[in-house]
Amino acid sequence: MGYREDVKMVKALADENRLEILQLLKSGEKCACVLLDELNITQPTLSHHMKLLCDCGLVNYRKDGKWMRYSISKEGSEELKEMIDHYFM
Amino acid sequence: MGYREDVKMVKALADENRLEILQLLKSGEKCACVLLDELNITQPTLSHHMKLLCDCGLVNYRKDGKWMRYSISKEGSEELKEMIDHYFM
DNA sequence: TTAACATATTGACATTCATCTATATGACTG
DNA sequence: CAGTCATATAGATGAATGTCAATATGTTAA
Repeated sequence: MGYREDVKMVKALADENRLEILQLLKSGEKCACVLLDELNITQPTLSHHMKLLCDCGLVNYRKDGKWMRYSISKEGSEELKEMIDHYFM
Repeated sequence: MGYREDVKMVKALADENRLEILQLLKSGEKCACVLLDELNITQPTLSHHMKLLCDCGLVNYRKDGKWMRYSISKEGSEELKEMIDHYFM
């Protein structure tokens, strides 16, 4: 079977900075600049991480003027939980 | 905080072959040689994957004569689910 | 329209990782 | 004990990945 989509989502979690980003988003939608302030990475690196988190469906993005606002995707996190349940019933 | 342990467990999931191994272990304890038959990888590669899965606590191992028998760890999978719940409450 | 700000993209680089071949270790069997 | 089988380890290699500096794109404000 194809595990590619599952791997894509799990790989998006497999990085310390991305876990910290998710932790920061737990308290609600945040602008990229706020995330950047909290993390010890450069702006391009943050942009790269956000792309991975959004592409797999775990994070939603919303363009608001010149700001990008990110939030945890309800659908994405449900999908992740169902996937985990599938492997560890 | 330290995301290292969380990352270790998630990284163990972040590979197609390891997901397939977990899928195979869903039906119960299996010998390494059985897993090897099902996967298109060499024996050393399987050994490498099993080490990662065991080291993070997701899989239990049991030496039985010259065979190694692997099974999904109840404690490990509970820990994983709690971790996911923590990030996606 | 020009300047300043926020984010994305490009390209380079070092590290990590999955994989293999070759070999070692350990256990059963004749 | 010698041979065979199952698994682990070592070392090498190519691909993927996280990171940064430099630059491009797009948006607001003066």
